[in-house]
Amino acid sequence: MNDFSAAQRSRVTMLDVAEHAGVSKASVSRFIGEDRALLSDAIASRIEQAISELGYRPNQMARGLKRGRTRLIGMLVADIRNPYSIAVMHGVETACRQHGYSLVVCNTDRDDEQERQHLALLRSYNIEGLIVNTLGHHRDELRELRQEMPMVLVDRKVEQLDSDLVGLDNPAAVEMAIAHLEERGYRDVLMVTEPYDGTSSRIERVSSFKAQVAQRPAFSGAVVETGGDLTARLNTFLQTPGPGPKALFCANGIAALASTHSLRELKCNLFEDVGLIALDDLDWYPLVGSGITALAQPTEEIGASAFECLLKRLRGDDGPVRTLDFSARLIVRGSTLGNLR
Amino acid sequence: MNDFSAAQRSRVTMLDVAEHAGVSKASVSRFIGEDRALLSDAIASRIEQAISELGYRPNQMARGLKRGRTRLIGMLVADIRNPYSIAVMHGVETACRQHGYSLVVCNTDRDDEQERQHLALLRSYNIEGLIVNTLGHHRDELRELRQEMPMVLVDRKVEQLDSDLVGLDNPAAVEMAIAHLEERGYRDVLMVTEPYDGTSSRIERVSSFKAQVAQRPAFSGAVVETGGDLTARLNTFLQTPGPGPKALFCANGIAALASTHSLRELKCNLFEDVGLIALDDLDWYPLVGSGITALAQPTEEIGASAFECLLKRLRGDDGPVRTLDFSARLIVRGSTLGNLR
DNA sequence: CTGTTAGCGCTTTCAG
DNA sequence: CTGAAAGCGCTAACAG
Repeated sequence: MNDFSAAQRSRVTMLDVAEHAGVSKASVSRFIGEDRALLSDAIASRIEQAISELGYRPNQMARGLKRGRTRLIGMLVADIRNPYSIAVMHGVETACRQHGYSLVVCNTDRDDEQERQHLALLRSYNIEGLIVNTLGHHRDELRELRQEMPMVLVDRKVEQLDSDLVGLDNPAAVEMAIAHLEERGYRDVLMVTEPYDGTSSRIERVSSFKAQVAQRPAFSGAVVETGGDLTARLNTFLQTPGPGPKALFCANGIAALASTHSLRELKCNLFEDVGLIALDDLDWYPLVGSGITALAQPTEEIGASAFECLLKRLRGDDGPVRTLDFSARLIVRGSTLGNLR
Repeated sequence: MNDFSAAQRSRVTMLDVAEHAGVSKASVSRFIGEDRALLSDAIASRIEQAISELGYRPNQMARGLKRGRTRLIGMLVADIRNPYSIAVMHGVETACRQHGYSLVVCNTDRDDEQERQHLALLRSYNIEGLIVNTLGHHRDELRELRQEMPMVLVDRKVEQLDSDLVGLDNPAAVEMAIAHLEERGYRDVLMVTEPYDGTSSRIERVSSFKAQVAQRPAFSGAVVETGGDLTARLNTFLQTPGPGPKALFCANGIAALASTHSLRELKCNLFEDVGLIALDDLDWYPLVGSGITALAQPTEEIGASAFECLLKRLRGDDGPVRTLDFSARLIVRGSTLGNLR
């Protein structure tokens, strides 16, 4: 039996420092806390030395227990293997660290039960705030938590949860995409989206798409979901005569991956038979065919603002709920050159 | 000023439950702990009811403080935007959850100072074990931590740190790659790796490569690092006559991404002018050119075993340090068809 | 089986 | 400016 538990117990504690420096625990506490100003130089430097000689590290658990401030932020992510989530999370984490907070990330794998468990978990660790990027079923748990701590939603809205929201200006992004396709001469557009599951951003993108298409009489637009039959559906789309040059509009990176797979299966000539524009900008977009045109989201920024939003609330801001919409940036590559057939 | 702090304080505590159920705190503690067997049915059910009526959630911070067991595992990741790390982390997290542990992930962004900070942080939260996937500079800090808790290294060894290690059988993987290239008729191979920074797996792959090449007289092999001049170097490689058909061997996903970019810049005909095999298997490999042949790592498994390793140690296993080497799996795609010129 | 009693490591009044 | 003392929420002997 190894004795890690013994090691754990034997860690140097505030009392050790106090004794070593010949002062009281209170002074040590003041030293490591915000109240260093209240200490005489003599005592402060004795403590400083004792700390470094002993290699003392304050125990955050204990601090948190007493003060109710753990300096911990929780983040609930639906799918950690989605590059968008990773990028946002990276932004959040960076911002956290800059402000002395740490991030506990929980991946729900799109599973409701895991969402519930993780919610309970985060709460039990006394996190101070929560960033949510999931479907937010378990509305009750979430609302309960919302009472206890500030919360900010990322990318997807949760019904009946009055919480700040940061994400993409979806209507504007979709319009940008459609306008670009139109300008390049495409007239027959198929939007590819992951299956409807209530994700608000997904819904917004699709409805904006429909609205945009409706405004353009010369345009034809339809929507399909990714899934087993995507290839067949794309094939139908490609075979069916339409009002003009065809293009795909992929609603996110996952859809772009699936669509490109299908197009290849169909032996499609990328991207001369069909155009393609995708939301999100993944690092491999330039590599396939003539390159995939993208609408990049400022993911890093989105993450950072999510944290800053939280921080404001933590600092006492009690204003009305805010929504932060960022703009997408168009990156034109070969997939929308438009020189079709 | 909102009153989250008040909310935090007002959370229902064990004492509330005890009073509500008319029992002692100790009984409640037994109920939520492992000692439920010691309670009479009558009391147990009273407590159970009180808990659900009050919506009580044990405070892990407090439990951790008292017991020295936080049920927290830390993971230090060098680059969270590397798909390999994500996949491993996903494996770790899944395993953690299955055993009632939670994972705190710290991303160092390949930055030594951040590594140091995060190490201090993890320690201050009393994590019970650590999974390390970084360069492990700050050896002193690491070794100190190693005294206090079990640790397992993933993918990269750290000098003078006697710790379990789980990763890929690099020599075998490299041999598999070279054998495959040879079989497909390639004779002139350039290995592309990220810059040398002491990463052990990187070093192993390169030295195995050199060893493999040395064993094959008909073979020519060289090594380049990714970086600003990669395109130029690849160009030189392609222009310089060699012993036969040329191929690239990318030592990981990042190198594969960079190399493919460069090949495109060079207007290379993917992959008829040059073959390509890459370690790691990323989701977009099938999409570029005729598809990139890959040596897939069992990342999910690697993550899971890393955690299981840790768990064994946590449970008291004090045996000698172990090394777990997983095997890569060859996935042949168009980039090594070999029908060159 | 159950309650009482000390703390875990730290912060925070409240008196000097 | 500094220290003593009282907990934060929970667990773990130790007695009943």
